[in-house]
Amino acid sequence: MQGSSLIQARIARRYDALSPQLQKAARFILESPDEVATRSLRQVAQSAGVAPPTLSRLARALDCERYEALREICRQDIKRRSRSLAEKTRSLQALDLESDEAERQPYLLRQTHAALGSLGAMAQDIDVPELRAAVDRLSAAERVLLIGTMSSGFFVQYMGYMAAMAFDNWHLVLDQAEGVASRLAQAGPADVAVVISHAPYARRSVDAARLCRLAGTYVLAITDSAASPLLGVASAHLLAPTDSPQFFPSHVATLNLIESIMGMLVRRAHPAIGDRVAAVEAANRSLGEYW
Amino acid sequence: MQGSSLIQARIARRYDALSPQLQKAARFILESPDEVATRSLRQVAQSAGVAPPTLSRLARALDCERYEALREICRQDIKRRSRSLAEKTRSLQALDLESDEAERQPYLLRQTHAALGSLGAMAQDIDVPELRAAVDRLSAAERVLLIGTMSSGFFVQYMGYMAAMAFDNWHLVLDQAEGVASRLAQAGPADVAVVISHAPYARRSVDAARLCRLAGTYVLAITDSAASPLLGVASAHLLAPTDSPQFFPSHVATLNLIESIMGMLVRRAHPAIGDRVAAVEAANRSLGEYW
DNA sequence: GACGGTATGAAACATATGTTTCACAGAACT
DNA sequence: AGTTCTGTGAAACATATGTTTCATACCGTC
Repeated sequence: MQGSSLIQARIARRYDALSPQLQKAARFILESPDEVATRSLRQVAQSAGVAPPTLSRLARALDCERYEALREICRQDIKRRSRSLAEKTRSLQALDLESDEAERQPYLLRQTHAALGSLGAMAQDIDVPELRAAVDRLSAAERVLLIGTMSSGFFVQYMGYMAAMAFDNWHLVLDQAEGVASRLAQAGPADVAVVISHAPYARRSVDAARLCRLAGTYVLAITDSAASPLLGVASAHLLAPTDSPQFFPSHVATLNLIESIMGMLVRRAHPAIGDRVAAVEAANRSLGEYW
Repeated sequence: MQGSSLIQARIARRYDALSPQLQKAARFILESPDEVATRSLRQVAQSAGVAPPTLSRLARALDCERYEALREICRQDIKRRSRSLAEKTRSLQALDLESDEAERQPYLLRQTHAALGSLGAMAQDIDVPELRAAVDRLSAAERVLLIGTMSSGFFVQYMGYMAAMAFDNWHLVLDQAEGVASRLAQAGPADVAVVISHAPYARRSVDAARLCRLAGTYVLAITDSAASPLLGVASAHLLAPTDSPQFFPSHVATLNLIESIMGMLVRRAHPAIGDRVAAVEAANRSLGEYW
């Protein structure tokens, strides 16, 4: 009953006193605690090359009441690991939330901590080949339509702003514009629609996405949850979490994703693009826009 | 029939077609796939608040032969995480953006690494008392003017959008509007101007900031460098770095700062605010804006 | 070689598990 | 109104699970 909550420590303490078979089983658990947490005793026994009762006995030998207790320890091992990305990211940035310093700057730190977590989660969960495929579609598209309303609208606009520096076939579909219907009506199989939507999901965006899809347009959804209604109509999707300590969701991960997509696109189009961006900047500069 | 090996993707594809109870179960699995991988069907059913058969049926609805297949997917999710966690965190930590090694990393990782660095740098470098003082000024202001052009314009607009949910004395000063001069002319000592500007710095924003300052208005600058021309005219400033592997600067840190400021403001204004935000949401909802 | 003692796995056991069946409630359609 | 159809959970079911029992193999000591 006593002992550390880590199997490694628990096994280490008793290992020498174990019988050969129990040691064999213990070694297997050390190597793959996941198996213990996720599979049945008999399956683990088979993988470990040990008879089922051996595991039951091992649990007892490790001061567990029953085998289930040992399994619970392994479960918590998994939980600890899945939490650790955010923590590691935090330590990477040397932000110590427990320190006195943190007491003096709580809010910014909490918000930033959430943002770090969102970014880490996104980078971890995004399927890179799928992201690449989406970017391929975008670069091959005849036209790209940008769809988004409410808070997502700003990010759609920002995306359009960046794209305008490099491409001339990207079009905003804003909800206030009267041209929405006509823009959507033109959508065809050679086009790609980018739809951004966050909870609470704007009906208009979902409807627009469905219209595009029906017209055969490839619809790339950027949204915040696998439960998003967008996923039902999208051809492909990229998820960016929006966890935040306040009631406003944080769009940091979304922004990072957008910037990444644009970066990938620009890289793909290579040298001519640099010129075009330079040209736009030069134009702005000559107009006295810049300092 | 199997789709992706990710439960998230699998659920995403079918979610809309699921019955209410199946959706409830699916949502639970999205939130905690670990439970599915490590606990029995009946235990998961209890945690999710559904009947055991619901999970069996959900598995079928997600194109799994049996529930065990769904569980296997969740198991692999754990394996994938524990493997990629170490790798990705390590690559994020070790990644030198200048090296050849960086060239071979997925683009998303490089962008995210830069974003993490920007966020960390910002959180460490921000002078918290100054941030608090700025927020105090904002909450005490008679009116708040939001100034920004070019890429910064979108973030100014986003800030205005968030503010509109809680306050009615925040005003956008957009460069395309004709009313710029008149708005700025009204600025007085009781007001506060928030100016956002990133390199290359828009002359117009700097000029507007100077005008406000001359009128005695408190000018809060949000910018990206200590060399920003804004610092010469601002009453206070907050720096958010914009390092990025591409030629587009990354505005992730700026967004995080904006969201933090709004969060602090809303907290300060306390309970009435919640009501107002709720009211705006209710209004939108009743208008059928949301899904 | 015979005797305690321990270690081990096959089989038996009670129990929990995942699935199927079935009855019923409520919606959708005629 | 009646009728089909779909979604749902209680109960029944066959099966797999973790544990215990027990017979056997093994080791050291007398």
